[in-house]
Amino acid sequence: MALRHAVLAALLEGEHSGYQLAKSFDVGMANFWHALPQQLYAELAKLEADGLVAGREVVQEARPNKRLFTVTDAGLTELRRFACAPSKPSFIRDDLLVKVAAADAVDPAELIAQLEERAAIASGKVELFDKLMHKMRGELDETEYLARGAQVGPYLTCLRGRRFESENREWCTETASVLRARAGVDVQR
Amino acid sequence: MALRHAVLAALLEGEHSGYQLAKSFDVGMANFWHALPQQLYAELAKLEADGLVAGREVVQEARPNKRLFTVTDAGLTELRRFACAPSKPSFIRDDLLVKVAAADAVDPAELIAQLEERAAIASGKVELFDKLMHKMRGELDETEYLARGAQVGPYLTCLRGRRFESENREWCTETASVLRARAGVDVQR
DNA sequence: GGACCATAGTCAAATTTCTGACTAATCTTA
DNA sequence: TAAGATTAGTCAGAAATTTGACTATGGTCC
Repeated sequence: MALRHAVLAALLEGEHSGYQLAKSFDVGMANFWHALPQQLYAELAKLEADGLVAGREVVQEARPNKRLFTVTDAGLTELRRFACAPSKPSFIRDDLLVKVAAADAVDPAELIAQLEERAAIASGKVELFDKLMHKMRGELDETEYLARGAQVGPYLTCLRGRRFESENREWCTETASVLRARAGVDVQR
Repeated sequence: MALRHAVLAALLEGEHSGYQLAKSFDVGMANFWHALPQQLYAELAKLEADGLVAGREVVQEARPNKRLFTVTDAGLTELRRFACAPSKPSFIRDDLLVKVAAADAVDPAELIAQLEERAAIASGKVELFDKLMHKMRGELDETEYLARGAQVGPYLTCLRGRRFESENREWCTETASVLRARAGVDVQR
């Protein structure tokens, strides 16, 4: 029951089509809420049926037509209600962490390779966040933007995403080092 | 299709009952895989049916009887196969982040209160991880343990959990500060 | 002495999420 | 000039996850 609120929050930044939302939920938004395009289209349909968003058809020449959605007053009210409700604790779900938990029983070389691959991906995401945030704040520097800028919400969540990925990269690199050092060395088993 | 691998990884640390696993998945394990007791009991039944874990009945006096599970050779093989398969990218899912994303449209006071509450929870988790890791490594210091200790897998994932929570606490505190500073101040809207 | 917490589970149903395919036009690249 | 990527969606079915019960016994708190 909370993908809807993530969608409402995303639409606060302005009109979006389902397709554009799907992109958002693959980059910025994905850092605290992941969803597939099918889910988003379905959720938008429900939100519209419930009157929380309003869609308008946009006819295009060179592209298929699209529907752009906006949050309605009822949607805003719902979002405010949600903001006051108790939050469920967050959770990560990560295949790679499961593999590391099993590190003592699986092939270290493979694990190291995957950790390094993940570190590289995390690096890429850090850069992506930096670009995104730079674009958001325009000429203002971060302190200025946080103090007086419009729409700090998405900026603050990007900061969180950036930290998460940066830390992820570090941990992956360090963990790979630990495993590499242990490989071939005498260890208590 | 991956709760099973999380369960297998958890059982590598030794025999556990469904009930004990449920506890694990509420603390240490929960930092990279969250699951309710019902799921665990169901998954253990499936794993046993597939021959990946073996259960044995333990009759108790003062407590209800229980079944302790161990990973079988087939289970180990499956875990190794899983470790070599490509990892799906991790995802966070967090109500509170959704609320912060909507920060520009919701009640700041409520959001600040929730951020501070979350910071306190994160603080508690950091301490919990410190205790857990201290217990795991015994007399050895961290560097020693990582180099030569038995079962580094769970220790490494705890390190990740600790970092995550520590960073979470910082971000929550800083974000609350930003929102508090903006409340009442003239802001571009 | 009653209320509640911990141990140790089980069951059914609703909801959410994921997998995989399918349409259809245009724009880009080799 | 053919293949593939991009835009913009839709549909059905399978799998996973959550919600909300319910059974028992023993110990602890007040």
